[in-house]
Amino acid sequence: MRDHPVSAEQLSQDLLAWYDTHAREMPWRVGPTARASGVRPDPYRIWLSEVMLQQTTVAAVKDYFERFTRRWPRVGDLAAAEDGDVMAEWAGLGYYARARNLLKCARVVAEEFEGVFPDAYEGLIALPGIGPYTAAAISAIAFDRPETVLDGNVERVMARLHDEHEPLPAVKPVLKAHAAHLTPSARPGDYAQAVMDLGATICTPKSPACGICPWRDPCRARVKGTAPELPKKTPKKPKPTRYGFVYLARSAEGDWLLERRPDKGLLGGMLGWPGSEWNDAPTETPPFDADWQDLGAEVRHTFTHFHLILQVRSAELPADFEPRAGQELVRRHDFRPSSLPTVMRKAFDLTRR
DNA sequence: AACACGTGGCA
DNA sequence: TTGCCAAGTGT
Repeated sequence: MRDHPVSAEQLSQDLLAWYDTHAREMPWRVGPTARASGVRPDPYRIWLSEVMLQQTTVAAVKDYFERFTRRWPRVGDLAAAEDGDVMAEWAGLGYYARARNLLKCARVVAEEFEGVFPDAYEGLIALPGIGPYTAAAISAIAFDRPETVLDGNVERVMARLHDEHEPLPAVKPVLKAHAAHLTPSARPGDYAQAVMDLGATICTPKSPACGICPWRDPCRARVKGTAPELPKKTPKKPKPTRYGFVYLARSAEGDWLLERRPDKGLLGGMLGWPGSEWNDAPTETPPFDADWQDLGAEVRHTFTHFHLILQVRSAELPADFEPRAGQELVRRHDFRPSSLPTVMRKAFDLTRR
Protein backbone atom coordinates (compact mmCIF):
# COMPACT_ATOMS: atom_id res chain seq x y z
CA MET A 1 0.00 0.00 0.00
CA ARG A 2 1.17 3.45 -0.91
CA ASP A 3 0.26 6.67 0.89
CA HIS A 4 -2.27 8.91 -0.85
CA PRO A 5 -2.32 10.99 -2.90
CA VAL A 6 -0.42 9.42 -5.76
CA SER A 7 1.03 11.66 -8.47
CA ALA A 8 -0.19 11.55 -12.04
CA GLU A 9 3.31 10.55 -13.04
CA GLN A 10 3.25 7.59 -10.66
CA LEU A 11 -0.17 6.49 -11.88
CA SER A 12 0.76 6.48 -15.56
CA GLN A 13 4.02 4.65 -14.80
CA ASP A 14 2.15 1.98 -12.83
CA LEU A 15 -0.27 1.48 -15.70
CA LEU A 16 2.51 1.26 -18.28
CA ALA A 17 4.27 -1.35 -16.16
CA TRP A 18 1.04 -3.36 -16.07
CA TYR A 19 0.64 -2.95 -19.84
CA ASP A 20 4.17 -4.23 -20.45
CA THR A 21 3.14 -7.65 -19.17
CA HIS A 22 -0.63 -7.68 -19.84
CA ALA A 23 -1.10 -5.99 -23.22
CA ARG A 24 -3.63 -7.78 -25.40
CA GLU A 25 -2.40 -8.93 -28.80
CA MET A 26 -4.34 -7.71 -31.82
CA PRO A 27 -3.75 -7.97 -35.57
CA TRP A 28 -3.22 -4.21 -35.91
CA ARG A 29 -1.27 -3.64 -32.72
CA VAL A 30 2.46 -3.21 -32.19
CA GLY A 31 2.91 -4.46 -28.64
CA PRO A 32 5.07 -2.74 -26.02
CA THR A 33 8.10 -4.99 -26.56
CA ALA A 34 8.21 -4.53 -30.33
CA ARG A 35 7.54 -0.81 -30.01
CA ALA A 36 10.39 -0.45 -27.53
CA SER A 37 12.71 -2.01 -30.07
CA GLY A 38 11.75 0.54 -32.68
CA VAL A 39 8.85 -1.07 -34.56
CA ARG A 40 6.29 1.52 -35.65
CA PRO A 41 2.61 0.82 -36.34
CA ASP A 42 1.22 1.26 -39.86
CA PRO A 43 -1.03 4.37 -39.71
CA TYR A 44 -3.32 2.85 -42.35
CA ARG A 45 -3.94 -0.23 -40.21
CA ILE A 46 -4.38 1.83 -37.05
CA TRP A 47 -6.89 4.11 -38.80
CA LEU A 48 -8.80 1.17 -40.29
CA SER A 49 -8.95 -0.67 -36.97
CA GLU A 50 -10.03 2.43 -35.05
CA VAL A 51 -12.89 3.13 -37.44
CA MET A 52 -14.02 -0.50 -37.27
CA LEU A 53 -13.80 -0.42 -33.47
CA GLN A 54 -16.16 2.53 -33.13
CA GLN A 55 -19.01 1.14 -30.99
CA THR A 56 -17.93 -2.37 -32.01
CA THR A 57 -16.26 -5.18 -30.10
CA VAL A 58 -12.73 -6.40 -30.82
CA ALA A 59 -14.11 -9.91 -31.41
CA ALA A 60 -16.47 -8.65 -34.12
CA VAL A 61 -13.77 -6.57 -35.82
CA LYS A 62 -10.97 -9.12 -36.18
CA ASP A 63 -12.24 -11.04 -39.22
CA TYR A 64 -13.33 -7.88 -41.00
CA PHE A 65 -9.91 -6.31 -40.41
CA GLU A 66 -8.16 -9.38 -41.84
CA ARG A 67 -10.35 -9.40 -44.96
CA PHE A 68 -9.98 -5.65 -45.57
CA THR A 69 -6.21 -5.62 -45.20
CA ARG A 70 -5.76 -8.75 -47.29
CA ARG A 71 -7.86 -7.29 -50.10
CA TRP A 72 -6.65 -3.68 -49.76
CA PRO A 73 -3.18 -3.71 -48.16
CA ARG A 74 -2.52 0.04 -48.47
CA VAL A 75 -4.69 3.15 -48.35
CA GLY A 76 -4.20 3.66 -52.08
CA ASP A 77 -5.66 0.23 -52.79
CA LEU A 78 -8.75 1.04 -50.74
CA ALA A 79 -9.08 4.45 -52.40
CA ALA A 80 -9.16 2.75 -55.81
CA ALA A 81 -11.84 0.23 -54.81
CA GLU A 82 -15.41 0.24 -56.14
CA ASP A 83 -17.91 1.66 -53.67
CA GLY A 84 -20.10 -1.44 -53.87
CA ASP A 85 -17.17 -3.76 -53.13
CA VAL A 86 -16.29 -1.85 -49.97
CA MET A 87 -19.90 -1.72 -48.78
CA ALA A 88 -20.27 -5.47 -49.44
CA GLU A 89 -17.10 -6.21 -47.48
CA TRP A 90 -18.40 -4.09 -44.58
CA ALA A 91 -21.82 -5.79 -44.60
CA GLY A 92 -22.76 -7.18 -41.20
CA LEU A 93 -20.48 -4.88 -39.22
CA GLY A 94 -23.12 -2.18 -38.84
CA TYR A 95 -23.09 1.63 -38.73
CA TYR A 96 -22.67 1.80 -42.48
CA ALA A 97 -21.90 5.52 -42.56
CA ARG A 98 -18.49 4.40 -41.30
CA ALA A 99 -17.85 2.52 -44.53
CA ARG A 100 -18.95 5.42 -46.70
CA ASN A 101 -16.73 7.82 -44.72
CA LEU A 102 -13.91 5.28 -44.73
CA LEU A 103 -13.84 5.36 -48.50
CA LYS A 104 -14.09 9.16 -48.63
CA CYS A 105 -11.23 9.42 -46.17
CA ALA A 106 -9.06 6.92 -48.06
CA ARG A 107 -9.54 8.92 -51.26
CA VAL A 108 -8.59 12.22 -49.61
CA VAL A 109 -5.45 10.67 -48.10
CA ALA A 110 -4.49 8.91 -51.33
CA GLU A 111 -5.23 11.74 -53.75
CA GLU A 112 -4.48 14.86 -51.71
CA PHE A 113 -1.86 13.62 -49.23
CA GLU A 114 0.00 11.17 -51.46
CA GLY A 115 -1.11 8.27 -49.28
CA VAL A 116 0.35 9.71 -46.08
CA PHE A 117 -1.93 10.14 -43.05
CA PRO A 118 -1.64 13.37 -41.05
CA ASP A 119 0.12 12.78 -37.74
CA ALA A 120 -1.47 15.64 -35.78
CA TYR A 121 -4.90 15.75 -34.17
CA GLU A 122 -6.00 18.83 -36.12
CA GLY A 123 -5.14 17.26 -39.47
CA LEU A 124 -6.82 13.98 -38.60
CA ILE A 125 -10.09 15.35 -37.24
CA ALA A 126 -10.63 17.25 -40.50
CA LEU A 127 -11.02 13.90 -42.31
CA PRO A 128 -14.38 12.14 -42.88
CA GLY A 129 -15.34 9.65 -40.18
CA ILE A 130 -12.60 10.79 -37.81
CA GLY A 131 -13.97 12.49 -34.69
CA PRO A 132 -12.36 13.56 -31.40
CA TYR A 133 -11.75 10.02 -30.18
CA THR A 134 -10.35 8.58 -33.40
CA ALA A 135 -8.16 11.62 -34.13
CA ALA A 136 -6.58 11.33 -30.68
CA ALA A 137 -6.24 7.55 -30.98
CA ILE A 138 -4.48 7.63 -34.36
CA SER A 139 -2.21 10.50 -33.33
CA ALA A 140 -1.24 8.74 -30.09
CA ILE A 141 -1.09 5.10 -31.23
CA ALA A 142 0.28 5.45 -34.76
CA PHE A 143 2.54 8.48 -34.19
CA ASP A 144 3.20 8.36 -30.43
CA ARG A 145 2.02 11.91 -29.88
CA PRO A 146 0.75 12.89 -26.40
CA GLU A 147 -2.96 13.08 -27.19
CA THR A 148 -5.64 12.05 -24.70
CA VAL A 149 -8.08 9.39 -25.88
CA LEU A 150 -11.56 9.45 -24.36
CA ASP A 151 -13.70 6.48 -25.29
CA GLY A 152 -16.20 4.46 -23.29
CA ASN A 153 -13.39 2.55 -21.55
CA VAL A 154 -11.53 5.66 -20.46
CA GLU A 155 -14.75 7.32 -19.33
CA ARG A 156 -15.53 4.33 -17.12
CA VAL A 157 -12.00 4.11 -15.70
CA MET A 158 -11.87 7.84 -14.93
CA ALA A 159 -15.36 7.92 -13.41
CA ARG A 160 -14.28 5.16 -11.01
CA LEU A 161 -10.77 6.39 -10.30
CA HIS A 162 -12.23 9.75 -9.22
CA ASP A 163 -15.61 8.43 -8.03
CA GLU A 164 -17.61 10.80 -10.21
CA HIS A 165 -21.34 10.21 -9.76
CA GLU A 166 -22.67 12.85 -12.13
CA PRO A 167 -24.24 10.98 -15.11
CA LEU A 168 -22.94 10.89 -18.69
CA PRO A 169 -22.90 12.72 -20.96
CA ALA A 170 -22.86 15.77 -18.62
CA VAL A 171 -19.79 14.56 -16.73
CA LYS A 172 -17.78 13.91 -19.89
CA PRO A 173 -15.75 17.17 -19.76
CA VAL A 174 -14.74 16.37 -16.18
CA LEU A 175 -13.63 12.85 -17.19
CA LYS A 176 -11.74 14.31 -20.13
CA ALA A 177 -9.86 16.64 -17.77
CA HIS A 178 -8.96 13.74 -15.49
CA ALA A 179 -7.75 11.70 -18.47
CA ALA A 180 -5.71 14.59 -19.84
CA HIS A 181 -4.05 15.13 -16.48
CA LEU A 182 -2.80 11.54 -16.51
CA THR A 183 -1.54 11.40 -20.11
CA PRO A 184 2.27 11.07 -19.96
CA SER A 185 4.72 12.70 -22.35
CA ALA A 186 6.72 9.45 -22.49
CA ARG A 187 5.11 6.50 -24.33
CA PRO A 188 1.74 8.21 -24.92
CA GLY A 189 0.81 5.61 -27.56
CA ASP A 190 1.35 2.67 -25.21
CA TYR A 191 -0.42 4.60 -22.45
CA ALA A 192 -3.53 5.22 -24.60
CA GLN A 193 -3.80 1.53 -25.38
CA ALA A 194 -3.07 0.64 -21.76
CA VAL A 195 -6.02 2.63 -20.37
CA MET A 196 -8.34 1.05 -22.93
CA ASP A 197 -7.01 -2.44 -22.17
CA LEU A 198 -7.52 -1.78 -18.48
CA GLY A 199 -11.13 -0.79 -19.14
CA ALA A 200 -11.71 -3.79 -21.37
CA THR A 201 -10.14 -6.47 -19.17
CA ILE A 202 -10.07 -5.26 -15.53
CA CYS A 203 -12.25 -2.19 -15.10
CA THR A 204 -15.18 -3.81 -16.91
CA PRO A 205 -18.76 -2.49 -16.83
CA LYS A 206 -20.03 -5.31 -14.61
CA SER A 207 -18.03 -7.12 -11.94
CA PRO A 208 -14.76 -5.19 -12.27
CA ALA A 209 -11.71 -7.14 -11.14
CA CYS A 210 -10.58 -4.50 -8.65
CA GLY A 211 -8.42 -6.98 -6.74
CA ILE A 212 -5.93 -7.30 -9.59
CA CYS A 213 -6.11 -3.71 -10.86
CA PRO A 214 -2.85 -1.76 -11.08
CA TRP A 215 -4.82 1.25 -9.84
CA ARG A 216 -6.65 -0.49 -6.97
CA ASP A 217 -4.97 1.61 -4.27
CA PRO A 218 -5.61 5.08 -5.68
CA CYS A 219 -9.11 4.21 -7.00
CA ARG A 220 -11.70 6.23 -5.03
CA ALA A 221 -14.64 4.12 -6.22
CA ARG A 222 -12.99 0.86 -5.12
CA VAL A 223 -12.51 2.26 -1.63
CA LYS A 224 -16.16 3.34 -1.46
CA GLY A 225 -17.46 0.19 -3.19
CA THR A 226 -19.15 2.22 -5.91
CA ALA A 227 -17.10 0.98 -8.87
CA PRO A 228 -19.71 -1.42 -10.33
CA GLU A 229 -22.36 1.33 -10.55
CA LEU A 230 -20.12 3.87 -12.32
CA PRO A 231 -20.32 5.66 -14.63
CA LYS A 232 -23.91 6.76 -14.13
CA LYS A 233 -25.87 7.27 -17.32
CA THR A 234 -29.06 9.13 -18.11
CA PRO A 235 -31.96 6.71 -18.74
CA LYS A 236 -32.59 5.64 -22.31
CA LYS A 237 -35.83 6.10 -24.15
CA PRO A 238 -37.87 2.96 -24.93
CA LYS A 239 -37.66 1.62 -28.49
CA PRO A 240 -40.86 1.71 -30.56
CA THR A 241 -41.74 -1.19 -32.87
CA ARG A 242 -42.09 -0.56 -36.61
CA TYR A 243 -43.48 -2.84 -39.29
CA GLY A 244 -42.82 -3.30 -42.99
CA PHE A 245 -42.84 -5.56 -46.06
CA VAL A 246 -39.92 -6.79 -48.16
CA TYR A 247 -40.21 -8.53 -51.53
CA LEU A 248 -37.77 -11.22 -52.65
CA ALA A 249 -37.99 -11.72 -56.40
CA ARG A 250 -35.94 -14.26 -58.34
CA SER A 251 -35.95 -14.86 -62.05
CA ALA A 252 -36.27 -18.29 -63.67
CA GLU A 253 -32.47 -18.22 -64.08
CA GLY A 254 -32.00 -17.52 -60.36
CA ASP A 255 -31.13 -13.81 -60.56
CA TRP A 256 -32.22 -11.70 -57.55
CA LEU A 257 -33.82 -8.25 -57.64
CA LEU A 258 -32.06 -5.92 -55.20
CA GLU A 259 -31.98 -2.19 -54.58
CA ARG A 260 -29.12 0.12 -53.66
CA ARG A 261 -30.30 2.18 -50.72
CA PRO A 262 -29.68 5.94 -50.79
CA ASP A 263 -26.48 7.12 -49.10
CA LYS A 264 -28.29 9.02 -46.38
CA GLY A 265 -30.25 7.32 -43.64
CA LEU A 266 -30.59 3.81 -42.29
CA LEU A 267 -28.43 1.18 -44.06
CA GLY A 268 -27.35 3.94 -46.45
CA GLY A 269 -25.34 2.75 -49.45
CA MET A 270 -26.14 -0.92 -48.82
CA LEU A 271 -27.99 -3.40 -51.00
CA GLY A 272 -31.41 -4.49 -49.80
CA TRP A 273 -34.68 -6.02 -50.92
CA PRO A 274 -37.38 -3.82 -52.42
CA GLY A 275 -39.95 -3.01 -49.76
CA SER A 276 -42.36 -0.69 -48.04
CA GLU A 277 -41.72 2.15 -45.64
CA TRP A 278 -41.20 0.99 -42.04
CA ASN A 279 -43.77 2.50 -39.68
CA ASP A 280 -46.80 1.75 -37.49
CA ALA A 281 -49.04 0.64 -40.38
CA PRO A 282 -47.10 0.05 -43.59
CA THR A 283 -48.80 -0.33 -46.96
CA GLU A 284 -47.95 -3.13 -49.39
CA THR A 285 -45.65 -1.73 -52.09
CA PRO A 286 -44.51 -4.62 -54.31
CA PRO A 287 -41.96 -3.77 -57.02
CA PHE A 288 -44.17 -5.41 -59.68
CA ASP A 289 -47.55 -7.09 -59.95
CA ALA A 290 -47.43 -10.80 -59.17
CA ASP A 291 -48.92 -13.49 -57.01
CA TRP A 292 -46.74 -12.69 -53.98
CA GLN A 293 -46.38 -15.59 -51.54
CA ASP A 294 -45.96 -15.07 -47.80
CA LEU A 295 -42.95 -16.99 -46.52
CA GLY A 296 -44.84 -17.90 -43.37
CA ALA A 297 -42.35 -16.43 -40.93
CA GLU A 298 -41.42 -12.87 -40.12
CA VAL A 299 -38.07 -11.19 -39.63
CA ARG A 300 -37.49 -9.65 -36.22
CA HIS A 301 -34.60 -7.27 -35.91
CA THR A 302 -33.60 -4.56 -33.46
CA PHE A 303 -31.80 -1.42 -34.56
CA THR A 304 -30.29 1.20 -32.28
CA HIS A 305 -33.55 3.08 -31.78
CA PHE A 306 -36.42 0.79 -32.86
CA HIS A 307 -37.57 -2.80 -33.21
CA LEU A 308 -38.57 -3.97 -36.67
CA ILE A 309 -40.93 -6.75 -37.73
CA LEU A 310 -40.88 -7.54 -41.45
CA GLN A 311 -43.33 -9.61 -43.47
CA VAL A 312 -41.42 -11.36 -46.26
CA ARG A 313 -43.03 -12.07 -49.62
CA SER A 314 -41.61 -13.85 -52.67
CA ALA A 315 -42.48 -14.22 -56.34
CA GLU A 316 -40.85 -15.10 -59.64
CA LEU A 317 -39.49 -12.18 -61.58
CA PRO A 318 -41.18 -11.77 -65.00
CA ALA A 319 -38.91 -12.64 -67.92
CA ASP A 320 -39.38 -9.17 -69.41
CA PHE A 321 -38.70 -7.30 -66.17
CA GLU A 322 -36.51 -4.20 -66.60
CA PRO A 323 -34.76 -2.90 -63.43
CA ARG A 324 -35.64 0.68 -62.57
CA ALA A 325 -33.21 3.33 -61.33
CA GLY A 326 -31.58 2.09 -58.14
CA GLN A 327 -32.47 -1.53 -58.83
CA GLU A 328 -30.03 -4.24 -59.87
CA LEU A 329 -30.40 -7.82 -60.99
CA VAL A 330 -27.72 -9.82 -59.24
CA ARG A 331 -26.82 -13.03 -60.97
CA ARG A 332 -27.23 -16.24 -59.04
CA HIS A 333 -23.49 -16.92 -58.95
CA ASP A 334 -22.61 -13.33 -58.00
CA PHE A 335 -25.07 -13.21 -55.12
CA ARG A 336 -23.53 -13.39 -51.65
CA PRO A 337 -25.94 -13.19 -48.69
CA SER A 338 -22.93 -12.00 -46.69
CA SER A 339 -22.86 -8.81 -48.77
CA LEU A 340 -26.24 -7.77 -47.34
CA PRO A 341 -26.83 -5.91 -44.07
CA THR A 342 -27.94 -8.36 -41.40
CA VAL A 343 -31.63 -7.47 -41.43
CA MET A 344 -31.75 -8.12 -45.19
CA ARG A 345 -29.78 -11.34 -44.84
CA LYS A 346 -32.31 -12.54 -42.26
CA ALA A 347 -35.09 -12.07 -44.84
CA PHE A 348 -33.09 -14.08 -47.38
CA ASP A 349 -32.50 -16.84 -44.83
CA LEU A 350 -36.27 -17.42 -44.68
CA THR A 351 -36.17 -18.60 -48.31
CA ARG A 352 -33.81 -21.40 -47.37
CA ARG A 353 -35.96 -23.05 -44.72
C1' DA B 1 -28.03 19.14 -27.24
C1' DA B 2 -30.26 15.44 -28.69
C1' DC B 3 -30.94 12.15 -31.85
C1' DA B 4 -29.90 8.87 -35.80
C1' DC B 5 -27.16 5.27 -36.75
C1' DG B 6 -26.14 -1.82 -36.54
C1' DT B 7 -25.01 -5.79 -34.63
C1' DG B 8 -24.13 -9.75 -31.60
C1' DG B 9 -23.16 -11.39 -27.04
C1' DC B 10 -24.45 -11.79 -22.48
C1' DA B 11 -27.04 -11.86 -17.86
C1' DT C 1 -37.40 -12.07 -23.59
C1' DT C 2 -35.47 -7.68 -22.61
C1' DG C 3 -32.06 -4.51 -21.77
C1' DC C 4 -27.33 -3.34 -21.64
C1' DC C 5 -23.10 -2.96 -23.62
C1' DA C 6 -18.81 -2.47 -27.23
C1' DA C 7 -12.07 1.66 -29.10
C1' DG C 8 -18.15 7.29 -31.68
C1' DT C 9 -19.45 10.36 -35.58
C1' DG C 10 -22.43 13.42 -38.08
C1' DT C 11 -26.06 16.55 -38.04
